[in-house]
Amino acid sequence: MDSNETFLVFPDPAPPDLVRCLDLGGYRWKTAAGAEAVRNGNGNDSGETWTGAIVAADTQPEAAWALCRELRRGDVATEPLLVLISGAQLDELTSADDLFDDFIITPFHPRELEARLKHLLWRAGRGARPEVVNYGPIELNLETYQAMIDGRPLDLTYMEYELLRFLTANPGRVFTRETLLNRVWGYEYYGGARTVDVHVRRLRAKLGEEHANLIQTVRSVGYKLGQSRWKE
Amino acid sequence: MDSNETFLVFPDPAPPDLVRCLDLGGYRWKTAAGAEAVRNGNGNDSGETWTGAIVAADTQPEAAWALCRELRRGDVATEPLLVLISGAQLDELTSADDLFDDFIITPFHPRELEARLKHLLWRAGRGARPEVVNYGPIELNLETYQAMIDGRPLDLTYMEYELLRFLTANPGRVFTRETLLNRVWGYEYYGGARTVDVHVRRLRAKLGEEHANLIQTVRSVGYKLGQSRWKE
DNA sequence: CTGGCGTGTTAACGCAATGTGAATCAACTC
DNA sequence: GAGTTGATTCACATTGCGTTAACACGCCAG
Repeated sequence: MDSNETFLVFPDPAPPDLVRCLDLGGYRWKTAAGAEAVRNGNGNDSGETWTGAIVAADTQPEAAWALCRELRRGDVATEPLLVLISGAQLDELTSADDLFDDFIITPFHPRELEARLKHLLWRAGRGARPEVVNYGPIELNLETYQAMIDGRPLDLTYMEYELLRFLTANPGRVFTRETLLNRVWGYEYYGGARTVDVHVRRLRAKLGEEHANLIQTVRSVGYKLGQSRWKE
Repeated sequence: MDSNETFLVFPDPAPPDLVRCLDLGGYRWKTAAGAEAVRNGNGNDSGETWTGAIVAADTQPEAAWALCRELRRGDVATEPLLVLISGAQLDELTSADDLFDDFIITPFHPRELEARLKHLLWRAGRGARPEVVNYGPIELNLETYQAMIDGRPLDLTYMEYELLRFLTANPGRVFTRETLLNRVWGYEYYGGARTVDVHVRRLRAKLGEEHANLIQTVRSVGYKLGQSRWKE
């Protein structure tokens, strides 16, 4: 907790008990209003390097998860990510494993929070997140936003890349259109389910004829990537 | 059975609430007496591969930490390591960061334990627990929506999959057509009972000749899956 | 302003999945 | 063995769902 170690805290008026606990522990912290604010580099004027993030998801769940997704996008270095949730939100975690490193249930004991922070920081000392995701012929570089298939570069639009990234990160899993809209587009997004269809179609077109079947549709459920290429 | 997904649990008479929680979640587990017992390969007779370890350190702290140290020695593959501690033991964690992956404070909420286990398993790169249902030669992957029989993939339609899933989840129990219509099709659904017959028939056909009798008809009652294969 | 470009929406189309009815078959009763 | 009930099978209609193309909006660069 020396010098430049600052935590990103959400929401903007930080929860009082969280504030007290952090101050008592000697941690430096700064609040962030939301995902957009972080994307535009608020609060941290210079290099946008945080020690970690503490996101309270018990009051404004959608905004909180949106922030987590933004942080995990990789633009901002926020290695350990701790979320605060209420006990009733435990089910929300099941499909969001990749959005946090640890969680704590509110109301929390100050010393549990401190212990989790310490453990997270210790673990961050020697843990690297993969900067490249690949499945089969697909290879996604998370830093350069470049997608390759069979070593040949693809030029995807932003949404196409995000969709492909999400599917590739969870190969084999089936996602409903609604889930995709939530996880890829954003929790606050309200739109028609056909949006997903169209983007899947465009993705398939760009993947080429031979690889179009990488994205498989599970009828009346949703879409999934890969798995079971051997079926006619 | 699928692979050796078994948790190592300490101490030997495992805490009752932990036992209940694990059993309810469908996890396999086995107790270990202590560090020496693990070193000598007790409990796990064969290859000594565990899915993870859950060490309760609130009753016998010294023995528990000794076990953690032994597990972390590397001889036994025990990747995710979860410790249970009392609130008063939080300071003990400060100098033991390398001995555990996550911790939970007793008394704990069962759903918090399950959430932490799932997250740990996810982080370890393996699939989480309750995503696969199987009975006999049938194996249903709930997140891939894939059905396998004898390791060979089946391609089922949505309703066929849902019906098989429901029956497999409650093997041996007889369900009336009406119950099936309610539980599988939907509570608001009102349709002819022949619908169930036809879907059962299609399922049997896809299961193949040898496994068609997995779905048995109980005359003037309904259908059930498995149990009593000796009836030919 | 104007032209591309990325994105979301709408509607038409085609097909497979589902449900229904009738005919056939098997099982139990008397 | 006849009669009755229930289960199986088949064929066919229809609905529902995914695909596809075309369009509309907003954004930014030129």
